[in-house]
Amino acid sequence: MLLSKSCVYGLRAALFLATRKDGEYTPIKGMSEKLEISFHFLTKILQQLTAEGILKSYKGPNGGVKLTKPGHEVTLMDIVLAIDGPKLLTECALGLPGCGLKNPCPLHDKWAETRDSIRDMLENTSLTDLVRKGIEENLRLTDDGDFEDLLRI
Amino acid sequence: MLLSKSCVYGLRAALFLATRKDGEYTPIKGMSEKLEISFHFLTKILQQLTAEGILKSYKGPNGGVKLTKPGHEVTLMDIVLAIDGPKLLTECALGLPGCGLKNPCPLHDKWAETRDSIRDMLENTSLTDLVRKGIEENLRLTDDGDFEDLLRI
DNA sequence: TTATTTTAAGACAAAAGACTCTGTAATTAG
DNA sequence: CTAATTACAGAGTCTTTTGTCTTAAAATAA
Ligand code: SF4
Ligand code: SF4
Repeated sequence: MLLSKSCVYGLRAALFLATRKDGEYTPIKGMSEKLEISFHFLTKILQQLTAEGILKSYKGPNGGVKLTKPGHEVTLMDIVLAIDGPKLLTECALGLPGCGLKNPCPLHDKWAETRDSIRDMLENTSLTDLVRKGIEENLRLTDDGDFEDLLRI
Repeated sequence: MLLSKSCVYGLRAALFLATRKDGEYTPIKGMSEKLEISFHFLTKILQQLTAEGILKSYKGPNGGVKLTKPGHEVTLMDIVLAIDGPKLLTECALGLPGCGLKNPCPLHDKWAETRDSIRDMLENTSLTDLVRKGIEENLRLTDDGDFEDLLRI
């Protein structure tokens, strides 16, 4: 897999948070139930995002987490970097030793192209982009629910 | 990582075999030393390739493994499919549940493009292509050796 | 035949990734 | 103040991947 499972879960959660009203803290428990992700595991992942400054958290009743910035200012790349780190952009698909720009194999150019295409996609897509499209086309974040569901909570 | 480590090792070994003379069996032991891959681990990987018909093997003195077909008829995709299976081509990068062609997220088109580009690259590159380029531009298959080395053995 | 060289097969071990559990600290409501 | 609710922290478990080891089977050579 291109992205780790943690990373995909983090993306799902971030999308979920982008559907909530600004300023409101959303408890992780409810999120984990809606998204069908283990509560403790999701907690751990969101702690990373909090540590990276992508989320703000608040303890106690009415506490939870929320996006630090509005959804249209958060790109998928922000989440991926926070959870999986930069290896996606730096590592080569084949990973033949001793090669690279100075000494490329025949795949190098094509792979650089592919990698750039992935990077562009992640950098140029914001959470809000996905939420909007999700609502328009009824994309699900879970197996059974839909976006309408999420907005109604 | 896009490809598993086993798969990368398999590709390295297949490239190595594509440098050898047709018809000669190459012992895995020597290969593992040249490529700096654990002998037993490499054996296991090459057994898969043998089971898939990509390699032929022969036991006993002067035995070893060799490519079933000439190097220019073996694509990188052949190796990848044999070791990592088709999930690279079927799985989505994000893996959001419940979506797909019928119900695409905004990434779907771009991702399909990316995936096609990876597939084309793997399908249209033969072992011989890489070996030729490797010789021309002195690509290494190991940290210290070079292609000249391999050809001299 | 006997010793040697080689792959085949499968059990075993270590490391990494994915997930769980238990307890603690902060915050609020009553 | 007390009890409830929430995130935080870290240890612990399960699974998959990666890698090691041992033994068997096939082939050859002497
Ligand atoms: S030359 Fe480039 S594409 Fe080819 S193996 Fe090296 S880093 Fe990867
Ligand atoms: S719509 Fe396509 S690209 Fe988007 S998450 Fe689903 S399968 Fe992946």
